[in-house]
Amino acid sequence: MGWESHLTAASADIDLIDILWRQDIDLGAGREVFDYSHRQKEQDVEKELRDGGEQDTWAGEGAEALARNLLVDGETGESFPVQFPADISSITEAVPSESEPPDLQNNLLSPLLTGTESPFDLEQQWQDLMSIMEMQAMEVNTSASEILYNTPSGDPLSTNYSLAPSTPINQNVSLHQASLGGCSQDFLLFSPEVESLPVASSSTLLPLVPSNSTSLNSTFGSTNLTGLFFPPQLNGTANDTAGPELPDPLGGLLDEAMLDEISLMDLAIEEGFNPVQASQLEEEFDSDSGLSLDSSHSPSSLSSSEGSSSSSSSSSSSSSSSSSSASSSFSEEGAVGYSSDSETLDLEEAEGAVGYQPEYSKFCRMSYQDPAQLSCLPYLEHVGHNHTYNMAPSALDSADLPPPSALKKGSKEKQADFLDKQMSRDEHRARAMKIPFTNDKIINLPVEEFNELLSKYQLSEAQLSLIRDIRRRGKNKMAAQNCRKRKLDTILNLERDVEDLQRDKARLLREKVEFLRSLRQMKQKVQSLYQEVFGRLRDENGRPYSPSQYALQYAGDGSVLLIPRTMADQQARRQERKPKDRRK
DNA sequence: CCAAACTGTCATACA
DNA sequence: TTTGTATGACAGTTT
Repeated sequence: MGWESHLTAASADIDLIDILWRQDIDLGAGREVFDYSHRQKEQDVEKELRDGGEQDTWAGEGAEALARNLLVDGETGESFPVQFPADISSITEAVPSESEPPDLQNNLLSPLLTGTESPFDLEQQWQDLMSIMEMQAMEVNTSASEILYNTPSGDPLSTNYSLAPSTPINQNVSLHQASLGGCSQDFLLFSPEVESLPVASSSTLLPLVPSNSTSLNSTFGSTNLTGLFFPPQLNGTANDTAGPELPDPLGGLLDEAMLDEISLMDLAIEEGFNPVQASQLEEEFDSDSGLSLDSSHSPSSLSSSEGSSSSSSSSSSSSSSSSSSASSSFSEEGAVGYSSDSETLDLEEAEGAVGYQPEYSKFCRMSYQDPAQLSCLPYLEHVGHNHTYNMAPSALDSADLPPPSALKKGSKEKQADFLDKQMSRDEHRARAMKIPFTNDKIINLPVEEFNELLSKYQLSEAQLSLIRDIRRRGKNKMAAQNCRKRKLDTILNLERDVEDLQRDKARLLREKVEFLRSLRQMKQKVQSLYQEVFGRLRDENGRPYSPSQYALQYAGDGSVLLIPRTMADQQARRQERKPKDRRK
């Protein structure tokens, strides 16, 4: 109802929240946050490198030139696949299920690899992440992008994770060829096979290097193989050919969507959050449900947080015996006091527990619903029944407010004076008007009982009027107190929500980095595996296929087909368009 | 003494 | 209509 207005009214609270948010934004993107998982993956990479150590040597030969090639492509964002003119008509038999390029691509990988890294989970999480990150990126889109592209490395991930010398190539390739749709799944499909391969996958972007082919094919010399493998125009170096050749199979897997998403995610990373804080938050906050529970439950949770708010507010007030109970309920987070919602109000009324009564402490108010408890204050009952303290102000019909200080005369009156000071104005008025029952009853009795009580006495019009005023004011006072508590609780809940959101944000960012890392690794594996498979293929003459003329394609029936480049290029182009059209 | 926080009250809207 | 509740605004009180 009045949330916004309340918040605007409580500017200090707003400031608090604002500070929290600014904190969130101002905190730089912390790499330490990712360090743990980062190191884990790094170790994995290193492990792979160690396992395939011999591959590093041959890969290193062409790494420099290769790196040059791929780095350029990576930075420009150009897609590798489309480098050869397409001529589909000439080769129709090559691709059985040409009408479904995406499936082709997906199926291409599936026969080779059966996912061991739970592709479903990963992809689903990935997509979830994406959606979240998109939202995050929206917040910081403008400012963060500048930050992102002004960073020396440009790619925070590449700076974060040091890979083998030859890996940068792969990183670039993978990052720019990434496709949101099928890539993660496809890569996952590949991974098991890669694992079984003797080749070091992580460092083998260049598949068709001489050493590789020689080891695989004893029939031909390494030099011959390279000559066969790479077409004249590309034959300058093996690396040159490898550049255009590699991306082809991967190109279909990766589309612009992935690039966009990745950049969005990078933006989100650059947006920054305190890594230390995030990790701390993560430690102390394991459950992901914290946010949703809290926020969704905020209306009703007001009652729970009421404890906190009441403790905070009442603790500041000197005279709160209720504060003790309130603060105790604070720790429990389940205390029921007042509630902001009508639903809980019902509860409240049913239980007879009426919200916060700081004045409870003053007047020992108990349950408003229980008249028996109203007599807890002896002196009040005393006043009501034996008029001991009504003497002084007795003549004050016109003056509703007899100044308490004016009553003190004599030793006995000191006590009366003290009690007077403990009384509220309305109680003074009631005493002055000789109201025969306590204000507590006046205020807290149900209507029926209240009317019953009134009927028992012969009251003047002035007395009745005062009683009605006392009742009205008393109820309104409670309402005001509850209102203020509620306002406080709202603020506290908002603060808690902010904290929860910060935790979620930190967690999601960590997950994102994790996913990106595994994605990159899988891309590398896919590339090396592709090269491995392609390099083993031989034509009818026993010669290897030229990577510039042929590419591997995945058929719908689970088999892998060798198709002409032109064909693969066309399919890759088709797949590039599809997501674009979808976006429009 | 001042400022901020707290508290009670009123007016008003709403259920 | 009556009764009760919620809340902004104001003023008095306390810290």
